Amino acid sequence: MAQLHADLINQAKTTFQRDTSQRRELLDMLLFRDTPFSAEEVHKAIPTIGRATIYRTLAKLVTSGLLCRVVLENGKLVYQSAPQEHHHHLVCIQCTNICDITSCEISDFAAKIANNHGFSPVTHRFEMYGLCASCKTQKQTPPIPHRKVQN
Amino acid sequence: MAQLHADLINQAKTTFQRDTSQRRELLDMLLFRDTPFSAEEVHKAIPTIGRATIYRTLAKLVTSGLLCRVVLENGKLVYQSAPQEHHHHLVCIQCTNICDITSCEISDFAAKIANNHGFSPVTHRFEMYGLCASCKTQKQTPPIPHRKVQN
DNA sequence: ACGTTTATTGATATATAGTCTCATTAGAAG
DNA sequence: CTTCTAATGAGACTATATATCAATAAACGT
Repeated sequence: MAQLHADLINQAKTTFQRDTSQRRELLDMLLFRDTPFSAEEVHKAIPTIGRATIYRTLAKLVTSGLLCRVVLENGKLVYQSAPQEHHHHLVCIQCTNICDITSCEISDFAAKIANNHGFSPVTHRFEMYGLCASCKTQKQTPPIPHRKVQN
Repeated sequence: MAQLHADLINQAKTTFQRDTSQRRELLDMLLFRDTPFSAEEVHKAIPTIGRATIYRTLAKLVTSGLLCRVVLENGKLVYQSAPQEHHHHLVCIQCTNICDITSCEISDFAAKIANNHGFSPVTHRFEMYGLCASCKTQKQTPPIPHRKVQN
């Protein structure tokens, strides 16, 4: 983990051209979280850093591969530390926790479909939405994840 | 198709308690479209109907199963006439055209993975990104499809 | 037809998520 | 120490969506 830590920090260094205190603070907070977070959550957690900086930094970390963006079923965007390879997500629609599926057995399937359509696949995205193990046990109204308020 | 038409209209009738001109206009516009649409597009198309009414009506049509909501890769919500079955997309990263994959052979695979994680799947998304047949022939630099504006 | 009930509407205010602008700040290199 | 410019942040702005509530008008019984 210490090695991974160092790798990430190195990669972060090459992502930006200058080393600023704001960025250090953000990286410390973001890169090693094990739970996903939204941009606004980060902004509330570190209100001393401007909103624009937070959004900009998140976007750069995504394009450089240090974070990945996940679109939740309700359309909300969250970010996740992304030290992993290509992988997929199990997104709990109750507690919004995200579990990674590290092995991707879809590639072959994807290639076949793509080929049928004359399509050259570059990447793909597969996400499952449902109830995680713990939310399943706590009987909850099994929610169709629609909009929050619904007259 | 005429029968389906009548079925949908009947279902719509039971969804609401009163028959209003606004609703008729909305239903005429929405129920038989073959392309997805956003709430704001509807509002622009029929500006004489209040925004609140449009959102309320869309929400009711979703909960009653006449429309389905789709979360796009960028987090935007669109609606789709519900008789469309569960399906997936081939998204061209060059021309942004979307091709539907009507058969879903992923469900079994998804169920297996979910089970391994104690997860109760509700739905899933699978989207492939790459070059469509026509863009493939015109050699272009394949862009990474991240957020639109990026400093 | 007519009045009553109340579902529905819409103007407006508010909320939320995110982007843009641009003057200012401050790394980093020479 | 100076210079260059990446980076920041206050705040305006856009887009999307929800909440409020008085006014409107379906539908029903008479």
